Amino acid sequence: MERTLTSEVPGKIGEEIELQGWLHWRRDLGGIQFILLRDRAGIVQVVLPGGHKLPLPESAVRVRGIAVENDKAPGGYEVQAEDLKVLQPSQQPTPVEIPKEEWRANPETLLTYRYVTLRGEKARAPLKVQSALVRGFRKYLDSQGFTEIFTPKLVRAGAEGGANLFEVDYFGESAYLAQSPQLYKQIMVGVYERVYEVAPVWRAEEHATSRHLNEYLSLDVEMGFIESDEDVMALEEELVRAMLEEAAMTAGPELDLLEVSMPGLPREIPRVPYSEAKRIVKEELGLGMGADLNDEAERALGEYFSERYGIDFVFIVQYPESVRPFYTYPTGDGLTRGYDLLFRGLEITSGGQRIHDPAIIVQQLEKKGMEPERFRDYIEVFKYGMPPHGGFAIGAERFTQKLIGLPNVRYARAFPRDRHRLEP
RNA sequence: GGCCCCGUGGUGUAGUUGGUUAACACACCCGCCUGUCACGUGGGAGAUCGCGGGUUCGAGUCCCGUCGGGGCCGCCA
Repeated sequence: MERTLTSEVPGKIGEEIELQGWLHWRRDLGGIQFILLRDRAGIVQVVLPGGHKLPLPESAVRVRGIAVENDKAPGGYEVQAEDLKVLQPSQQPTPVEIPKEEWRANPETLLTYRYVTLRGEKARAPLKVQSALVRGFRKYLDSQGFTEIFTPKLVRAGAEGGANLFEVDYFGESAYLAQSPQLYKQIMVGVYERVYEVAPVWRAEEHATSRHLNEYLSLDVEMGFIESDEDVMALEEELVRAMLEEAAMTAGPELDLLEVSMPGLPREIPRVPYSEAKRIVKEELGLGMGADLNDEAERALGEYFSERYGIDFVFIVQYPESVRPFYTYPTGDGLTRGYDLLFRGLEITSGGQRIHDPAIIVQQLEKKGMEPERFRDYIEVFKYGMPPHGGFAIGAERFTQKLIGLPNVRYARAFPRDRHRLEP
């Protein structure tokens, strides 16, 4: 018999159907037994006549029965079956009760047992939304003439020369886990003009915050033959719109379950110069701050634009050279064509126009007190007609976190890697 | 890296002027129960109270150390 998904049950009232999934929960009244069967599409109640030895929750099961409407059933319908077949039993009780995990367990406990707690409806939903966002990312960029690339994750040196690299042994030599595909995507602009990559990156930073991961999914974009960073932002605007639309269209049940309010995305996201952002933070919001916009300032800016204009996205543009990487395009006045995208007060993107003239790269390296000789391989790449180009990277988990309103970015990754977590 | 907080059955908690069988709920096991939906109900098993040391007649409780974990900040996406 062909399998029916739980979500298709209402459309098959009166028919005999077969369901396969996990025993979500059981209520055994003796002469009548109820089980909730969960599959990839949802949950439906199955009623059995009494007398069965019901397997433990999370057992994989199959039932055949009649789909019926019933006011007494959750959702108004259920499946009446005579028997159930255990495809593979759960061999021990789950560490936390899956249907009740949200209010029976601490968040940290849920991460420890993630291999099974991920099965909870509210645990699995964010990753489904994220999957849709990434699909939207790919679909939109494919439609705009971009080519998906796959760059090495084992590298000899960091893209940004930072110290936050994980060192690995490479046949006796030192290698590192890539902290960014930056250089490679720039090289590939010289090949395909427009490229993107969906891949993990690693940052060996010993922070412990609700928005950091040591391994995260970077949605990288780079494009050639641009006039300025404005072209990059214009693309990102449409890209973000497409990602949200894909999520709304294909992850509707999950967004409903998580009670997500879709963000306010205006036709054009405001471009706020860095100096103006600092002025707002200082004068209008009365916050003190250091050289860069700190986290508190970004949150405050997010609220400022959300409350005043009802928009959840803001570009901060014209960052000063001092707070951007060396490859950021300078405009000669101490500022750059580097920008950040804030989403609900959190930086989800860093981007901008890059330097395409190797002489200027050397000049900027020296200005930052970095040794150009150490970046010889990087500079070499730009000696063969590199067009004006720029790009950005979106932190997939952060985007997901802010869209859904997750308290911690870890829940936007199936198996988060943080300072203390290398398992599961 | 800085500051603050927390470790008690599988899970969530109670137990602090130190006192003898460490309590409760859920889960699990054995019964009863034909419309449950956090099912109900009777019984049962399950914890050397993170670890080590100290104080004391006596430590889950006080002290020291250690390990593990969490939050915020710095920095980043």
